[in-house]
Amino acid sequence: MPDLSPTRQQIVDAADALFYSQGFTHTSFAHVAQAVGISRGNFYHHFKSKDEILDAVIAQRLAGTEALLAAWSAAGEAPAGRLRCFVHMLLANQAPIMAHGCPVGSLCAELGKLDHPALGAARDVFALFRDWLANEFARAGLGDEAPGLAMHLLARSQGVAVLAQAFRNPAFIAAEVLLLESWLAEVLAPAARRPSRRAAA
Amino acid sequence: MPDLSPTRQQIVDAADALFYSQGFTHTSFAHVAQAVGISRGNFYHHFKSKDEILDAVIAQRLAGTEALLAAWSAAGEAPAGRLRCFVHMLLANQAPIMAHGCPVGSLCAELGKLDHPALGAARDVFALFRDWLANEFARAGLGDEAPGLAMHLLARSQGVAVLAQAFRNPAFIAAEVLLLESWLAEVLAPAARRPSRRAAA
DNA sequence: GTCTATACGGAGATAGAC
DNA sequence: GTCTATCTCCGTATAGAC
Repeated sequence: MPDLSPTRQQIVDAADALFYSQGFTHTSFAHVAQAVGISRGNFYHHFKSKDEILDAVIAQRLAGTEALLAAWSAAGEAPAGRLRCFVHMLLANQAPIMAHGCPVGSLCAELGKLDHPALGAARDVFALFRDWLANEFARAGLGDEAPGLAMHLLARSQGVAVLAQAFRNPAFIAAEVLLLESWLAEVLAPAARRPSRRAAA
Repeated sequence: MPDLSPTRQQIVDAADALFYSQGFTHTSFAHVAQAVGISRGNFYHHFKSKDEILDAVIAQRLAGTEALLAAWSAAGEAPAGRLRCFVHMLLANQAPIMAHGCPVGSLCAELGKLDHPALGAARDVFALFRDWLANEFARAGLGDEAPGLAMHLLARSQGVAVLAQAFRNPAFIAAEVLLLESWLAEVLAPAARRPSRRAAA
């Protein structure tokens, strides 16, 4: 695949990184061109507009997310282990999260404020995580609550990312990961151990 | 206070709303000027640069937040009731949150990506909430854990705001508010009811 | 034909002079 | 409050290199 169009791939990679670190609005063609090391006019043979680059970046992120989820699915059979992969992502990506937040959440927030047509595609990245999480909760026997639990876990991770970027405190991330792990353990524990609270929901 | 400088106040109000709904980068002088109904050049009588407007907007938000927290403090004596005011903010501001996210979180995220000098001031709004929450948890007898609980609650609310904007689902907000209320009830319950988990943290 | 680089013009934004 | 200067960015037109 690298020989199909290496320049195009370089452009998408550079734009992906810049959209993440600087934001979509603040990133210009000149920034991307400089990062790739090509002239600005050269772009228009690969992408006709900035929105086309954004579409390509989101498509790449969708593919990357699917690959990531497949890797987590391959990492273990039990839902508990797979769900811990998701939580552990906060630690694995600690440094970029503290610097720039979550790439999915920050892009959705920015595109939402711009009323950008690509918001739907950006949200689909969230939906991939959500559906994968819901499927794992369902496999753990929490069928009815699985969608709500998936959104809850997704929201918790997003909240950690937002405050981690604002306050730049790695200890906060570590503390919240511990809380998430014990929450996971509680939720996934056999129903006998938690009769009251779950029944209400 | 309205007669001190009504035009300046109008500019700050309009900029505040536009920074929230459109983002800081995407909002230009022309947008604000049009919203206020004055000419662009007239700005320089009040603000020399866009960053100065941002400073004024953040200062106004800091003052507004302090007033809000004071109102919550006046609403009741018990920490439980006051903390519920914070959680209820998600319901009271449901519509704008689904449209534009949290004003504090989205501004910090944007300024962080721009490496903007005003990030520190924007983060101070978060700090006001954090310290107020920590103080309430401390008043509830959770002295040692108060700072961590405050950050945790702040993060939960931010996560709800991010996903609410991305998915635009009011039922999700309502469900998460219920979870937050039961979490609050559990945390604030007498220590006798929860001996194991709290000791670990 | 494909890819790349330079040059040019329009639009909009900030900043400031009058 | 008008009017101008300067800068950046987007888009295109043109031409050279493989």
